[in-house]
Amino acid sequence: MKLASKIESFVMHCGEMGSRWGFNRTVGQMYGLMIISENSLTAVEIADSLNISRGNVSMGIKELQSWRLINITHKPKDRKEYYAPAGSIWEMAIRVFEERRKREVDPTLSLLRNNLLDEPTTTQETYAHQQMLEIHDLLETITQWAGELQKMNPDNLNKLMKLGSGVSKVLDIKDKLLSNNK
Amino acid sequence: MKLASKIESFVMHCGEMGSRWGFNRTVGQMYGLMIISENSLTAVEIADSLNISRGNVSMGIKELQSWRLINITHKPKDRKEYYAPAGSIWEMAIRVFEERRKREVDPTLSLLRNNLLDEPTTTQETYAHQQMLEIHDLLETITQWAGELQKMNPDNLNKLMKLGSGVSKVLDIKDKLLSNNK
DNA sequence: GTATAGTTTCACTAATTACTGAAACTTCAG
DNA sequence: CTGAAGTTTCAGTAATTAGTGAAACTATAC
Repeated sequence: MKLASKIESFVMHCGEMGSRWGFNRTVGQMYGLMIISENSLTAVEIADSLNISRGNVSMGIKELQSWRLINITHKPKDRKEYYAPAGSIWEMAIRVFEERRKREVDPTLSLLRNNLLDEPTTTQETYAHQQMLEIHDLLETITQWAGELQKMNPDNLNKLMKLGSGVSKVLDIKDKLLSNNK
Repeated sequence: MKLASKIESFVMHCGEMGSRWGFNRTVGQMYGLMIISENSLTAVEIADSLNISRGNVSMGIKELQSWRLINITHKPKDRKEYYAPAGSIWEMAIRVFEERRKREVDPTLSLLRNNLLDEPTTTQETYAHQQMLEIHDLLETITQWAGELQKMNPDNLNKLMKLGSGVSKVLDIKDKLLSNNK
């Protein structure tokens, strides 16, 4: 099926951005296509729409599954698999965010933890140790914070975001309340 | 100068993660090296420590500058440039975050804005339009929110992060206060 | 000026990553 | 059990991206 130009431009854009978002071009296109398609798609439909090989689609599906970004369904009397994005736009964003954190932050955190086990011996090492510790603590704070954000429901999250710079004020209020309760 | 093994492992790790963080291997290594080095480094020192070509260092420096991640200084009676990370670890993280947002979100936002100008004509387009609108709104909220976070000082930001799940409670408090003031 | 100490550029090559398509595998209906 | 309809794997190739090093350029001290 031929794609309307607005739709096509969106899909192609997802492809170009794909690598920045953490996957490759065709995986980006595949996901973009699923997002703007109202109905679930089969592997063959995806391959045809994007002019890519059947094998490539299979690999892409696997990749998207590893990101927990798609749902697979079946139709009665039909052996084909049907693919569609998992969850709402909000949920997608949260998942991409979460998966990227796992891939981009966790390995570094574990390397740092490991490197920090030994005490430094030289001056050079002392400085390096200190820097690694600082990065470690920052990444840990971010990880925890990301975990908390995920537990929040989209509504509250949205409220928090819309609050914007008001957050500082709210923090002050909280401080005051706590000191009153002492 | 030979690098101590902990330091070397950190630098090499930064290289491997480099591509995930948005730059390439050598740029990652260069930045890692600057972070764990107490003193500013010259281009030649960087090239020697990492066993890469002088030209490559020059390109890497340019790249890191475009991310606003390094400072260049000079020493009296010395024509060489000395490179060091710009700002604290916190500031680095904020800059990486900010620059990535520019590279990963802004182009999509402008494409979506453009695609949303025309009204959809077919059913297929109507659905696509709706989805694009939803993504657009989400990305805009995130962009604004990121902007606000950046304006906060590291202290408050840290307080907010440490607050974790307490955020929900604070939001509730805020709601109550606002309704009382009505 | 010009010799020198440095930086930048860029055509070329190396390394990595993505894609194809045919063959192997799986599953299920009859 | 067989074969049709589907999915997955993987060796080979194509495309992309990264890195080199020599030449061009720039700035400064003398």
